[in-house]
Amino acid sequence: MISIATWNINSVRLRLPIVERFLKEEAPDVLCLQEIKCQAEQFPAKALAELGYVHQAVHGQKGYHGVATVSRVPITQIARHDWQANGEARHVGVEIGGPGKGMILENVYVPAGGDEPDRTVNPKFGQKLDFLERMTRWADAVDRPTLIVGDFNIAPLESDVWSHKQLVKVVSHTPIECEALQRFKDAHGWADIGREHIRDPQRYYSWWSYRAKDWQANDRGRRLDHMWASADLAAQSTRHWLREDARGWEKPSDHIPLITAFDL
DNA sequence: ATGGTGGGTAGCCCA
Repeated sequence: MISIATWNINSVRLRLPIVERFLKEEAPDVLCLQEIKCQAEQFPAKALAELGYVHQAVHGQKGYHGVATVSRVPITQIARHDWQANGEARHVGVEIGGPGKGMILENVYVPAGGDEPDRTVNPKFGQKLDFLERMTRWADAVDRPTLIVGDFNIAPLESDVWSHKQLVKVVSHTPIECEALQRFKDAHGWADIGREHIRDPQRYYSWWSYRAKDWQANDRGRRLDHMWASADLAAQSTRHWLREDARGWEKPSDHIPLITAFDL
């Protein structure tokens, strides 16, 4: 049995207390963080090691983005892809279970893409689409049991958002992005673990805006965070759950943690 | 139709 979690933490230094709370309460074997918003040398390595997460792969950047994978079981960092070709720290890949064995775990933070879903007026939206296209070409060549997790910044299904009609022109849920994500999905035949366990059209959100007066009352959520796996690996996932309560913790991230357990 | 909040940084960018 191995459990793996993913969480866009929106500054790991500011939110170290809730990361520690999550690790103590949920105790996943591996935690993938996105938006750590710090350089590797500023990462709270010691605090997390003291909780048992002594194996760490950090791809940091000053002020923005940044991802980190911390683990209680040995991991080996094997890749840091730059699918935007602009130097931003949005990926770290590790191997779990020894060289050539076990699984590959890819931790990714897809660009948000700005406000306007049109690359001719909004370069950031173009960068998001380009990132997805490069990631798709990479996925074509994936030939080992792989789990890719993180903040994809896309809610592909109608049931992944609080209102399909009101969000269909809003970046994160536009057809052009959902189609790009579908091409990525088809490139390797990824299984959407989240939706295998919490099936469409059940409510499933992982993010609620800070801008809402009361995130819980309005419940205007979106499923932006995902855990997708190679088919054989997905078949070994026994449980998948969310810590929605973490959105209500003190000084919360706007995202919640997702956890999947595998029987390997 | 608009602006709402939050983090990091440095005299705004990003989400």
